[in-house]
Amino acid sequence: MLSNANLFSAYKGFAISSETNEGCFSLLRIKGRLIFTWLAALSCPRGMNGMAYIESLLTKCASLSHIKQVQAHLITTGTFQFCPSRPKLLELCAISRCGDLHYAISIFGQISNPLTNDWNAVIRGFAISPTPTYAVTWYRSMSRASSSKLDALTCSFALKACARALALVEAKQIHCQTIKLGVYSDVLLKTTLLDVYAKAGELRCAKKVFDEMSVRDIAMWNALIIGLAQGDDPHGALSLFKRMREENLMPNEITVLGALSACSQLGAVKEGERVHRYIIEEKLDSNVIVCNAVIDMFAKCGFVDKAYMVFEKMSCERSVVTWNTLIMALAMNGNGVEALALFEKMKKCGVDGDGVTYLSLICACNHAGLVEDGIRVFDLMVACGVQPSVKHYGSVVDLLGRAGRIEEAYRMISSMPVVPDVVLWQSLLGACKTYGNVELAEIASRKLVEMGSNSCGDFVLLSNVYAARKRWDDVGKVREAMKNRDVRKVPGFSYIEVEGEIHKFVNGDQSHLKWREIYVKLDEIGFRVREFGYVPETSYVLHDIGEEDKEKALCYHSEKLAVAFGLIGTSEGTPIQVIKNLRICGDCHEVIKLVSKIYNREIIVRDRARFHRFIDGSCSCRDYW
DNA sequence: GTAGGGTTAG
Repeated sequence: MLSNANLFSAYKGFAISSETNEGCFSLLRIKGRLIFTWLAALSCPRGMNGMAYIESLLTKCASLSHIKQVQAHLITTGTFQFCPSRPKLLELCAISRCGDLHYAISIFGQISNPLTNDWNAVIRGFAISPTPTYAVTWYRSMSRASSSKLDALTCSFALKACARALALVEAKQIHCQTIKLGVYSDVLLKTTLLDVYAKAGELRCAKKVFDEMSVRDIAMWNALIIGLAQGDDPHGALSLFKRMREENLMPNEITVLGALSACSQLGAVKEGERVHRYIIEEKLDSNVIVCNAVIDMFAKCGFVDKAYMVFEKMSCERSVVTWNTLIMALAMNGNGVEALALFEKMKKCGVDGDGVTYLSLICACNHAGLVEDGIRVFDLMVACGVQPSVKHYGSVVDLLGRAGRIEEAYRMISSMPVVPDVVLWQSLLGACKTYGNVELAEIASRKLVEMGSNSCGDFVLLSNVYAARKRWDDVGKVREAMKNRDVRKVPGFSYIEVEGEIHKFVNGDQSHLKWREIYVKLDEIGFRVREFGYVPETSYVLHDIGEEDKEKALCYHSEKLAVAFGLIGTSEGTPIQVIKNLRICGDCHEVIKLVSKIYNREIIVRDRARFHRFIDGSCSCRDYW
């Protein structure tokens, strides 16, 4: 039995006594409850050094039960409080797959004087957990506890947590503390710091950390290249990639992922092919992640056939992501039937679909107008035990809404077990606009306002619903609400690659060297499309301005500017490819259809969701998007 | 007493 003293110490949160050589009782605090458990201990073979024994055990732990046995061993041998391997045990429990962070915390609670590394283990555990903000909480508690000193690793793990939680303010505080603590010169720590700044959108700070380094290793370059690529500066990522090559540094598989991601965003296929050649030369294509990124790059640049070729020729084993990437590529091109066929092939190859597979498939059905197939895919997903997320429900709502089955879509929202997000309500609102359903449009708009959506488009859709019913008073009210609410519009822009160089246009752009020439071309386009019966659809204009001005605002949308420049800058008969950051505007869609006919050009526009391929006056999306 | 930790596709 346990002595009173032992019980007393147990209640104070400490580990308690050794009873036998096989194990011990321990009072643990798990999820806030005190639990009295028996821990079976291991015993050290005769003649073996105790420390070495523990170290070797730790490398063999493959389950929580193993970890508990080592813990029991430490307790029964009376070394728990002082054993130098304890932090390693704690770390194993906090971060490894077989561990359990909650249990690690209960172990931590039994330590009378936690060392730096004990704290670090828990902070690191939280940093990679689904709740990284707790790492910062623990970091603060550790700063207050005077017993142990923060070191470079403490800061590193806390910064990692900030990177995952996008906690910029906290990251800046920790940045200051690294300087005070004298650990700021640490390269690994700086890499994480750079990563936090880049992920939190502070690209200038990220570059500053990079620039002030006298010696940089590959991870440092990678962190910035990826940061720029995933931030708002794919151009910067590519030029840094080039600079790296100029400095005779060898990009590795992680570097090329950043470069490929930048190419995908810009639609810079020439650059993407250069990266691809490098990958082959350096045999980086034995890495499945790299192959997936190459497939994605070709697909996003509009070359599904090239993506397919890479897929076919892969020397390494395909993962579920490989299949998903290609299914998504087909979805973006409106090839719903092919996407479904590829899914069948995937199943034949023995690869199970995951949440992303089904999302891509529903998206493929949506873009191709395959309503029944989409619903079938959703049911199949549920039958296969893949949990639908709000995105899956959102896609089905979109699918039903576009097909005019709005009541059905609304029933789905009412009965689904997840909380609808902004995108979902926006899809419903969009459908209400198309099919003139005022009642549900009002419900969706109210939800969007409640959720704090300040998107200009939401207000415009509602106003269009009222306008279609000639409810001018309500139109006025929406306009008024827009003014009062400081609604923001994400600025639209378009890219076009001409002679291997990327040109960027924003709405009404006059910054391009040839802008006058472009505007003359646009006037010519405007004149010629009218001959083909085009009438501007001014409801797409979001500003409260006169009709004539509205027409002008439409004329100079970024995608029109890019197409006009494409007509000027590329030779007759060659396709024109444009990439837009938002969905293509309905008026631009009409105009570009006519341009493809009048100028006899194939025009490909990739918008945020899909490709539009305009040939001879019609679009591959069949006006369904 | 020392090392540990950083950058990764759909």
